Amino acid sequence: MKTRDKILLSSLELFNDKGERNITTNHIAAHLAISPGNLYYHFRNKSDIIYEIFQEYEKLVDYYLDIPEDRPITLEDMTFYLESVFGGLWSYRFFHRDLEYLLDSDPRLRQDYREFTNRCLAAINRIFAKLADAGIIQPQPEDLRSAMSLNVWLVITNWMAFLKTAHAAEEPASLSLTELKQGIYQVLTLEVPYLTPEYRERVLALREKYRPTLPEAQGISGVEA
Amino acid sequence: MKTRDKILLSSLELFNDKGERNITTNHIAAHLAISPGNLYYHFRNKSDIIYEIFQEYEKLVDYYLDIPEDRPITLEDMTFYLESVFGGLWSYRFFHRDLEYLLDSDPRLRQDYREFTNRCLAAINRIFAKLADAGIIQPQPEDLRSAMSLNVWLVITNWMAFLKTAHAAEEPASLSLTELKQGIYQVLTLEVPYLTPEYRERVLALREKYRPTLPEAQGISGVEA
DNA sequence: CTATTATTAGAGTATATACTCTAGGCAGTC
DNA sequence: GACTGCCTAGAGTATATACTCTAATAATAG
Repeated sequence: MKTRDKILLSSLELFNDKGERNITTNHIAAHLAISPGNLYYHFRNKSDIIYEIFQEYEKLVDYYLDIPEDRPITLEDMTFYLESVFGGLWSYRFFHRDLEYLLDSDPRLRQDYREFTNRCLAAINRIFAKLADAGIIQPQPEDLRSAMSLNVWLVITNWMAFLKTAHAAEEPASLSLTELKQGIYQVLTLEVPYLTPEYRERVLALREKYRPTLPEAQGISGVEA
Repeated sequence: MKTRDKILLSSLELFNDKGERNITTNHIAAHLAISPGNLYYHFRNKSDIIYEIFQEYEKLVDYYLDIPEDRPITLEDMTFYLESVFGGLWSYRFFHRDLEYLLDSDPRLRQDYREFTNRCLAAINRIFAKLADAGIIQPQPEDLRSAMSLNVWLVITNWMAFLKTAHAAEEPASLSLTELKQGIYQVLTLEVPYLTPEYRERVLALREKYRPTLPEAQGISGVEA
């Protein structure tokens, strides 16, 4: 594998693990056992590394959220979207963690991320529209659907942060795929009241599959209400 | 005003403005025209400043979210909760921006924040329960209500980040109270499908008051769906 | 083989950052 | 007026961080 690609890969790994803020270019070079000079031969600066990683992320999600024009969508499609998006979120999880700082330090990134957000919102919107077409959820007025889509986006993008912060001091690596997937449970919760009678049971059953199994691991078991 | 309090106040102001990551203790001292030595006479380190600011935040929100035991709650109560919480979020907005890093660097903060989250979730849960008691929303099974509460929390805590990131490169100070309040619109969107017929119109009217008036200012107008 | 280009090492640097240390001022009190 | 306790200034420091520079080594082309 080319050094350049190794740098991208290691950076992503280290960023995800420790947070971008805690990883310097020297750390990355040391982790790969190459010299700082070598790293800077391949990338002008740290921002460029991050920007390139973001573009991979963007491409991945765009690929997942390619909604078919020519056919109705199914429950299986919806499951695929959810699983894929949460998978992508996991693979590039460092990104949302330091999002504001990153956007502040790189105008290209800010611009691209803004457009990326808009594309995602549009995709969620279309998914809802097509779910209504398919008779899975009840059709809703345009403005309600937009607001719902935005809520879905907020839940998705904030789920990881919630997990990380609601956890006690245990090692951060304790985040499991199961917990991640509980985000899908939360998203499906948003759909529950809109389900049509024909599909209600099927979607509820799907949702059950993602229900938190060990509430005490999630850090919200002690809710004293 | 005592130097100690001035330090806390200036720190909060600078953190909110530029982000905790971009503000050093030297910046804070310079901004107050005091010496670094003076600052460190009052606080052992930067973490201690942040921790103390967090405790103020915590106290404020706890005060707002004190749900009455002895009487049903009203729509006015709910409005108050929403307005207050978003107001608090605004006053301490630096906090959620760098949350993960802050929790990683201060175990006290991690522990306290975790409990804080649980208290907030419990409060939201109780509000929902009492809204059902008051006949404003339809009663729901316990587990659905918990999942809804968590979604409300995710929307609230992520709203600010969304605004900041969905914005184009305009100066960050352009965030207005109006935009902030659109978060209330988003939260009320979550309640819409559960409203009882008796209250539906009133709540929808309330929600209308927070509807984005200038969609192009929000950065999601260009949704190409 | 040679000339050119791509890649790498590794020492080095300018700046920043969190924090320390010493000396002293100032207010009140006896 | 001197003592005491609180507060403040400001120079200074150890470490970190992003990045540079030079020289050397591979790889490749003619």
